[in-house]
Amino acid sequence: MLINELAKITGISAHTIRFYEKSGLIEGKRDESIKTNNYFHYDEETIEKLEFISDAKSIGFTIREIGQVIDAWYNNKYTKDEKLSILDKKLLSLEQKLKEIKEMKNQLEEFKKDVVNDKC
Amino acid sequence: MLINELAKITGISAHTIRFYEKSGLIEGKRDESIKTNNYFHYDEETIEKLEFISDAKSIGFTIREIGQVIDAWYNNKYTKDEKLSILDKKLLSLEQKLKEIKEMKNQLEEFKKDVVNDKC
DNA sequence: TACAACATTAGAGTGCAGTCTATAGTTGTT
DNA sequence: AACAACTATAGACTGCACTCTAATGTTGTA
Repeated sequence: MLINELAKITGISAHTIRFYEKSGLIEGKRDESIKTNNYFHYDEETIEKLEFISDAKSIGFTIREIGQVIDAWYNNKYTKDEKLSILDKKLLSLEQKLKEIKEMKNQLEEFKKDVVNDKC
Repeated sequence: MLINELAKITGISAHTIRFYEKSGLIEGKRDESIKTNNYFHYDEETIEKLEFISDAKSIGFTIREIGQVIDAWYNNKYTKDEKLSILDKKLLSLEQKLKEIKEMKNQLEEFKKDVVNDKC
């Protein structure tokens, strides 16, 4: 599929998709048999990747970090051990985030009690 | 205390503290009895606020959002109902983040299994 | 064939959250 | 008095993640 179809399916603008392409997160392929243009063609895997990118972004991973995980996932850029090391690091940082968010939740709930009881 | 002491205690640079002051997150007071300078003086409450800012930032709240919560906390800018509404919104968004992070954790764990079993 | 709708690239612009520099004045120590 | 170390302000700069514009070319439909 071409970029606009991909954009429609994923809800990510063609501009942003091109930005992700330039950033190395996704990779369209050019059809060598077509000589008149050099449009990028995208497959189902790219939809998966873009959905993963959206999720990962919304929990605060940077483009660089997302790129690492995608490379660990789809490419043979890393050895098995390197892949596991990348994933373990991300899992650890998720644990950390989980802890921080729970603490913030408690803090806001405490504060809410104070507001309810007119203590501030 | 003056800005450098505050910076030392909180581990936030004087530059960044001034940036937060300009952004309306904290508020130093000027000593009207001192005519020779107009240095800002900070109290214990500002330390609390800065620690809250650090925590809130690390879980992805923006400066604007943090400002809202601080205003709900320390100022009389909002009515009781408005304060509760702001807090409830933030609590809801924390719940959402919690859910997203748990989902991402599952996704990465599934992927880890695939790597362990040489499925990719 | 006209032309709307699509595709490409390079590069400029935006908003956020700092971070740094320059300039200038103040305070505390020797 | 000299001088290091502090303070303030305005404004420039940075990195990130887009977002948009301009220029140019291609494709599909009336």
